[in-house]
Amino acid sequence: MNQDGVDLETSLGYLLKEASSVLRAAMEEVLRPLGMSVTHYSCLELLAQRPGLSNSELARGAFVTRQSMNVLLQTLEREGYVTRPAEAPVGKVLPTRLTPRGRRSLEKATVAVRSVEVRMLAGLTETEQSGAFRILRSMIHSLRDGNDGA
Amino acid sequence: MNQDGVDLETSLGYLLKEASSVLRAAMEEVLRPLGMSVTHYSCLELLAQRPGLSNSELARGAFVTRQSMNVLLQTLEREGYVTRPAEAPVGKVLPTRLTPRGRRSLEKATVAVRSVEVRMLAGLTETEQSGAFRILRSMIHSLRDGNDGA
DNA sequence: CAACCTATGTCAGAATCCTGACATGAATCA
DNA sequence: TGATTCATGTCAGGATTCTGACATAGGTTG
Repeated sequence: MNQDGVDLETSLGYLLKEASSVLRAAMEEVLRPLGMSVTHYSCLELLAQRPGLSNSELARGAFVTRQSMNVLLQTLEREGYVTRPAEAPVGKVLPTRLTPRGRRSLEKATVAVRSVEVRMLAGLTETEQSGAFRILRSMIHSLRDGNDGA
Repeated sequence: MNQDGVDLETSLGYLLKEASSVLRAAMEEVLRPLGMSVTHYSCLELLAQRPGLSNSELARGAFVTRQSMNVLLQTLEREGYVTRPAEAPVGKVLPTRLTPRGRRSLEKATVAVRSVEVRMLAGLTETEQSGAFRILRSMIHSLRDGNDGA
């Protein structure tokens, strides 16, 4: 049961993974009563903020493959949360939009998720939060830069 | 191809997920030539720093279930990277240890992973890094506190 | 204009991981 | 001491996700 003293805890990468893991668990916990998974919620949130997103764009935004997002979209469409045109208005892209039902479902989820984020940020000053924001963006940028160009 | 302007990017939770996702992808990229997955590497690194860890403890440290860690350990044991006693010296816990081969394998992986972490931290001052460390620990603590007690 | 390259949506298969459940050993407590 | 509670290792099953592959549409370049 020794959990202290692990030198891995001096690694920012490990800490990042741990934070992300805990955040995901917390989100799943509050989303489960609503019958929603994290990817499910992410998809709806993305569509609310950027209506007409394609399957591939949604996949990138939710950090899953387009194949996984596709099966999710088919379920969401079948259950009436989103709509996709039967035929692509241009090219092969099928722009997806929230239905009123999807919007209602998202509202409750947003409240739940926001409460988790508030809890996560408790104890941090505004300055610290903006600092964290800037640092995370820097990490993402630095990692992406040398991703395939190395 | 619009990727800017997403309001989700003002969310620290989303940014945390994005950073973790990019970090994982970067680690997988450098680990793949070594025939190693991230969980695989995490397991070895944990064992190097805390020899004798049990399957359940390794699972918690690598953020997977003990069932998943168990199948990984069976593979690692079969391939000679780790050793577990045939019988538990005390209770049911089987303390796991790295073999010389496992240690050698880990060394190369550690170099690769460390290069990713260095790249991630490029452009951040020492002060910013320790700030990020403190902020992430605060987030984890805040989320864990109200995890099941709410 | 034609060939090439990229991106998208989709299908099929495999791999991975998790949920549920069981028996066993240790610790706690009456 | 005996019962209870908790944690561990393990097995079986199912669900989710990913990898690989294909055809098609659009833009690019010669």
